[in-house]
Amino acid sequence: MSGDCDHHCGGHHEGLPSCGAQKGTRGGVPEFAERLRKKSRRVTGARKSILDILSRQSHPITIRGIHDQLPKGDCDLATIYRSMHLLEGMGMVKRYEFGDGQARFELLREGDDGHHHHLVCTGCAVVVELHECGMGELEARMVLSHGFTRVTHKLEFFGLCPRCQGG
Amino acid sequence: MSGDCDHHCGGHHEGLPSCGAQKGTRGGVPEFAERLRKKSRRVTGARKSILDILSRQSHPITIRGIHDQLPKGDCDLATIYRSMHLLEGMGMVKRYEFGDGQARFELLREGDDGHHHHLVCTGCAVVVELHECGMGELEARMVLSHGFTRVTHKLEFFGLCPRCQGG
DNA sequence: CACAAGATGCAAATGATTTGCAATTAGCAT
DNA sequence: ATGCTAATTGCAAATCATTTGCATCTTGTG
Repeated sequence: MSGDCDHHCGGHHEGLPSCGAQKGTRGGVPEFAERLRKKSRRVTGARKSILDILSRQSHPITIRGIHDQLPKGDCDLATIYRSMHLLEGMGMVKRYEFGDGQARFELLREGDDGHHHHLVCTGCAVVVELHECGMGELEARMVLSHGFTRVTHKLEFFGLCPRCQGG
Repeated sequence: MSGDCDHHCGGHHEGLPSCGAQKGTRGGVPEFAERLRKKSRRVTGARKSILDILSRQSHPITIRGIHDQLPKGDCDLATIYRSMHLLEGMGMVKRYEFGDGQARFELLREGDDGHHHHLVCTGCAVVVELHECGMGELEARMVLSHGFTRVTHKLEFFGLCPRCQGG
């Protein structure tokens, strides 16, 4: 199928907005292609397109969001779902859930553990990326006090952004 | 030191286990009936049963979990879904999402803001309730630095409980 | 260039949650 | 008690996000 990547940020969708600001600078797609090959996974047109789209997002994007940005019927929804599982399993994307029933994904660069959180506006759904998190010690305390290991956490913030504070 | 988990539910249940341990002591149902009346909502048999079941849980429970605990076909699933929306809207229950696609609910006593989090075992799904959270200042900083108001957060921890650490 | 392991498209299947609608019921007035 | 009306419920059908079966097509390799 096609194989080219040439999508421009498509305007506004009602879901969570994701206008603008390229995030990853250099076209990281080849970097990911390499990672795929190393695990004997194929670098297909669909995956390239998906990675390409992911690489130009500044916020987590939904499966449907990805699909909508792909030229016409370039790639089936099922394929995107399958790809996201694969990429997630390979640690190339991270899954987020903002509580609206749809999973959202963000690309993870090599060596990036992607550990950060989001501040989501409950009014317009704008997303702000947060990079501080001081959860480390709390997590550690939990390990000790409850005997759990491999403790991770999911943390997201919700509130009203300046624009939605009407009045 | 200690590695005690207060739970010891076999693991037969598929979903998240909810070992007995009554939580709210006194039958709080009448308290809730009162709250319902105050908002001109009816105290129906279905609601009483649901509140009763919720009141005897020690961890968040799913809709299906509630349904399974109701005598035979005592109350329709749709009714439980509708009730949970109502109760959530009235601040009588709090919704949690542990990432497995099903919502879970916990009853909130009068004056209880229900602010706490959970430590969920990724192996057997045992749930430990956590009551510390030190997110307050982080939240406040967020308000200031991004101009958001009414900021809240969702925070859940995941890890392997002592029993599931075998191997 | 042939091949087998992988991938993909399409349609049908799941699973959780919602909704339309007619039948029932709780809470208040009579 | 009895009646009345709005709130509720059961049931079935509808949504929605996500999965999966399967036949067909591709990629990476020899």
